[in-house]
Amino acid sequence: MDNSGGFTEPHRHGACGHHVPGDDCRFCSIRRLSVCSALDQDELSFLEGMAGDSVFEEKSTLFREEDESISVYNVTSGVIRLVRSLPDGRRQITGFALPGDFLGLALQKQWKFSAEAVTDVKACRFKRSTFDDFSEQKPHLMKRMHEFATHELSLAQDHMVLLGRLTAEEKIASFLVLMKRRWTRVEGHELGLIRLPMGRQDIADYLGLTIETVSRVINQMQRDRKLVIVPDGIRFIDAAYFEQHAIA
Amino acid sequence: MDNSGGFTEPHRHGACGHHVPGDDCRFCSIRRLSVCSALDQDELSFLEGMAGDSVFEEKSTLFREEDESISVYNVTSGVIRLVRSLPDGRRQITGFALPGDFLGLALQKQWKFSAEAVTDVKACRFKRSTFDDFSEQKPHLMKRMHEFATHELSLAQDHMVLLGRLTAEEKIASFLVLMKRRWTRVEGHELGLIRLPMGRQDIADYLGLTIETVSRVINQMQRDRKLVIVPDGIRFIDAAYFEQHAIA
DNA sequence: GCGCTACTTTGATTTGCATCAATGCCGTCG
DNA sequence: CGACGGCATTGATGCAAATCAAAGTAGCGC
Repeated sequence: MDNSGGFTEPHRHGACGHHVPGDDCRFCSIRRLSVCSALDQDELSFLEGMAGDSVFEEKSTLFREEDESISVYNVTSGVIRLVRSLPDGRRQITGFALPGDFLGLALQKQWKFSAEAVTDVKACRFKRSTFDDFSEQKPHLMKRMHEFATHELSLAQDHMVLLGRLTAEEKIASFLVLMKRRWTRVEGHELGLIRLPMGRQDIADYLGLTIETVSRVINQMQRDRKLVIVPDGIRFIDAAYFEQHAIA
Repeated sequence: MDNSGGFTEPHRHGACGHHVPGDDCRFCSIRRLSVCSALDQDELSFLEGMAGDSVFEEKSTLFREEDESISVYNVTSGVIRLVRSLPDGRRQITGFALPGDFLGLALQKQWKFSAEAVTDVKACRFKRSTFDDFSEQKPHLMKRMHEFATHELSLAQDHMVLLGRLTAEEKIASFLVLMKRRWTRVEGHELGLIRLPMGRQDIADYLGLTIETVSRVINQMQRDRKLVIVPDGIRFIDAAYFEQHAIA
């Protein structure tokens, strides 16, 4: 499959990601998904005033696990992998951040994971100290961040079940169903295509498998006519099969 | 090893768990560890007024994943396993709750996991709606709960690395080091003994292994003189070995 | 004390996935 | 164009942990 740059920006009305005169948060296409949805117009304007705009190109690193977290981010477009690495090079991807996701929920100075741009990425950037002060003043924003955190926690528990107890086939099926759900939410409507902007190695590191196993299982599914591999992702043929085998 | 009931209650000054006249939160031995440490004297008194006292005996179920979460809990003594189950009986234990831990961080009506008492358990119980209203009024309590949630999230990420990328030996070593750290924190001082009130099956379900593998690895470590198995837990002989092999 | 029950340990064997090793497939750039 | 570099795929083999199968141990009630 081809992953090299073939991922086109799905947000054309995005504004949060463009803090240039004329653009503003009111037209941000992912606001409904983001922490910002907790804010009223005045608060949004205030927050917009302290927002910066970040662009990261494919394969670049937003931050490393050992870095101090000076900024927090609201992803507006693109995909980011969140990585925990072991000293000997083993990696576990703990999640993929999609548009609407927030990086920096933890109120700590240090990141606990690395963030690497899988595609070109745009994000609203806030100075951590400023954002923290603001959320300290706005209980409903703090509450919204807490909701985000507990939602993440629930996803993390799903992920633990997947890593600890599913077979390779179940892991792949669950991953594909999850990606389908997440893209549908981001894009606001269902696409036949399930976008897989990340490479096979990233999928393997997310699922606790090797790249060879990921490749074998997906290609076997194609041979069994459960799905077709297409540029930039896959397409379900036998959706019922996936509903059956995906867990969580 | 014997796990049947051999776990003695470590908190003798506990008060949060005993809302009878004369006892109160001021003497709660795990308050420093709990969400309550965010509260001042007045708030503590108010919260105490709305607290109930729960006792669960060994092997009993606090709640199931499908249950509505009517109450939230502050564990004051004992150990609870947090379980996600699959339809076919496979289980993943996502964590063990120890004294000071809070159950009910999520602001949702439904639990996403079951909680089962590994030992006899005592907990402060609060009506969810009342507790939520209170935390809505008290930004520093909300903030404290958010800190708890993001800390849990970080632990969950450690757990994902363990499940996805560690060998059986590394999983066991990491688990034992984690339990040592957690008990030391709860008890306020280091014990030679690392308490393992949970059975081998629970350890296996926490680590994504089978009971046979857990038993084999621990017994091999004993044969290799890395540790000794004692009633209610284990004792490190070669602490350096564990520092070496434990990850996260 | 004896037998029951629940849990743990140990051994033999199997197996799912990893590892090792090519080969294939593009896209890119000299 | 043709060679190169970076994935992805495919095949052969190995091995860590699962599974299958007993046997051991300890607490408990009678």
